[in-house]
Amino acid sequence: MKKTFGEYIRTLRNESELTLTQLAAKLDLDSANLSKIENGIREFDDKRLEKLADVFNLDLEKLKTEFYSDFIAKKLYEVDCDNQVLLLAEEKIKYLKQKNLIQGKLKF
Amino acid sequence: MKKTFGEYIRTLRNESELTLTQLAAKLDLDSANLSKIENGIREFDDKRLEKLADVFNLDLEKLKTEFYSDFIAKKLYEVDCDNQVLLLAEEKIKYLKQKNLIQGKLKF
DNA sequence: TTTATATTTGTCACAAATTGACAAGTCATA
DNA sequence: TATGACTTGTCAATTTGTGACAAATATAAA
Repeated sequence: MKKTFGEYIRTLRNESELTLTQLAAKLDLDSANLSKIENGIREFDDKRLEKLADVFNLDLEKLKTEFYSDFIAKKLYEVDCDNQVLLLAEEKIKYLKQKNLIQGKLKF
Repeated sequence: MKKTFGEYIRTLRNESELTLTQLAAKLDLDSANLSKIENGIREFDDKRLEKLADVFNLDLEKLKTEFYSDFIAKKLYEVDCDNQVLLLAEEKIKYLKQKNLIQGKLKF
């Protein structure tokens, strides 16, 4: 999805013809803060991902993908890094998984 | 580099035959905390990346790549997401850059 | 073993960042 | 101009991260 996560929520909300207040209530959130989330001023809290999936009947895994890719994109945009970082990250994830297989739970 | 950032620092430090106390001093850091960083218990603070590059004569851009890829890998490992997320992130970075060209500075 | 040095671990007050909440503002339209 | 929808500003409260230091544990040489 070529959108920020906030824009994505706004799209979903508009498609469902909900007002900020209505959706905010479903997500147990202040409507003013939801407005900021949609506009990229505040972050959506990942502890509400499940609720969000419920409200719009979305697959939670896909929603997580949408959410965390957004998180990463913002971070890398902010620190002005990209391609190489993503490739390396992929390798490091493998490394962490393998390490975890060997050692059990990691410290972080 | 197939290592965590902490492990990478430890390698650099050992190669230079510095003690935790010595390196910590150069980085203006408590040696106990540096120990935790090397062991992945605490995070290295990105505001010290430049200092770290100086101490070991490293290219700052490469160091940033090392650092942020680690950051991403840990995050995705923690939330148990990967491949798809990285691909999407790449697209989103492009989207953010293009959006910024059009609109000027973003809000985050 | 004792001593010295290096490293690790635990803790905690403080600082920084994030969030929830609410007031007050703008905007659009009937 | 009244109403509902949305945006913006602010701030106390919470959460999270950091610096600092004490204490425990290794490691190795005398």
